[in-house]
Amino acid sequence: MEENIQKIKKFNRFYLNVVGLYSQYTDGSPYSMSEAMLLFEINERNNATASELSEFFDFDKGYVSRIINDLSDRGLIRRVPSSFDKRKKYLHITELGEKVLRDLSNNASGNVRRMIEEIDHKDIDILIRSMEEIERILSFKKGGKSNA
Amino acid sequence: MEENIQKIKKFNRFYLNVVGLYSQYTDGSPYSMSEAMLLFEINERNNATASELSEFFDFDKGYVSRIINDLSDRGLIRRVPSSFDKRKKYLHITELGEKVLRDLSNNASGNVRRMIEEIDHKDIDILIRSMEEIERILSFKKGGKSNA
DNA sequence: TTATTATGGTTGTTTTTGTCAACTAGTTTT
DNA sequence: AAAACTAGTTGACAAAAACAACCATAATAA
Repeated sequence: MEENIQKIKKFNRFYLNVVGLYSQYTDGSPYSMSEAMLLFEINERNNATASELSEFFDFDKGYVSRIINDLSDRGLIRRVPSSFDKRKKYLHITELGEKVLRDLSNNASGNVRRMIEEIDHKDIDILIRSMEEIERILSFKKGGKSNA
Repeated sequence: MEENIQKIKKFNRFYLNVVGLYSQYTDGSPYSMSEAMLLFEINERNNATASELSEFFDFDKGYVSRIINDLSDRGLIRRVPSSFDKRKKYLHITELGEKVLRDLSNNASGNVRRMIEEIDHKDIDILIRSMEEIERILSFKKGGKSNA
């Protein structure tokens, strides 16, 4: 068991380093990781609210408020006040926001493509299957998050 | 191929979220991610220098200099001037540094342990094997980094 | 009903993290 | 020995993020 834990930690470090996970979407873009994460999640949900997102990402609500404000200023999202609860503002992505998200997504795709371009088909199949197995096995944790 | 890229991206997001990769070592500790990374690598190498580490992690050398200074002030590392090249200072971990590193490592182990504690043996085997496959397939990238 | 407490969000302030540029001292190249 | 380069430090600053006080609204309890 202890040996397995060491192996998993080794994998984690390996993956963090090799894949450059954290910057996969935002490297070379004018958006920060947090902005991209929020934008992504606003698009993912319907009628997201600031406090939901704050809780989901475990970000300070003031910080989230400012980022949302910024995204709104840049025209990537809209804030729609709820008529039931006048404290709430529902967040929606705009067309421009969708475009930005597409660009970020394409950037990430390029990175992944470069990562695997020299690998032969057989190993790519194994790679994908292995990832799917890991997802399956670990997916009881947290509410699976999304797609893009 | 495009489908595989999407699957890999999905896995990346999944893994980032579920495993909490970036904070695996440092959550709940008084050390920042960068400090932990440098400390880890100083321990890993023999006679590391600031500029090596700066290049390795692609961190600003001023930034590295300050962190190293800080680690040194806290007694986690020592700086030993080279007698051959008087510009250089070799970095060595101290006993206290080793202890801190052990604590960080134990913290990460705890996180991993909690992550897998409810999984049955058969799936853990598959999990480990899948990780090893991924490492094998992707390890032509960058010079494999380490162990802890 | 009204007083109390909790929630959603904003804003001012500060801390932490990281970048950029200038600089010193030492080393290598020409 | 002059010019160019390298290792490391430092000051100034920008970006990312946390902390705390606050306002308006809403839910709960008296």
